[in-house]
Amino acid sequence: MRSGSAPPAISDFASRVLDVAESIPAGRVMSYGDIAEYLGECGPRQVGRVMTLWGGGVPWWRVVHSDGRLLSGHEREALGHYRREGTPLRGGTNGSPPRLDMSKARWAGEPVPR
DNA sequence: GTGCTGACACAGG
DNA sequence: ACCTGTGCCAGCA
Repeated sequence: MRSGSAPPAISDFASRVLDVAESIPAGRVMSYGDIAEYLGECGPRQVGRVMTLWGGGVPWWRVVHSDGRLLSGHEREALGHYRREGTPLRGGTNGSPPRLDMSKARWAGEPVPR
């Protein structure tokens, strides 16, 4: 449980979001909307807010935008983790900013197909 | 109770 | 590739 390292009071909803974030296997990512839809209790913004408050207790770098873009203000940190985890990255073919290959990295919240 | 803000998503230019 | 506007839900002054 994430109890113990909680700045403000964690809501029951936040616990579910964090639980899902921790459930994401290495090399995989989930978008804010995917988590919101997975829970079916809120919108993507609330997921982002939870990550802002308690994201430090979960693999926040595995939570990205639906476009496969990295987190705002933590791109460099996330890149380091992706390379370490082996997450499918896209880009590098030019001077464009690196992004995630959602076609492969996107995870539905179930055991990895393979 | 009202209005603004926010680690977002989607559509259009 | 980029920016803008709108919709979404929850927290806060």
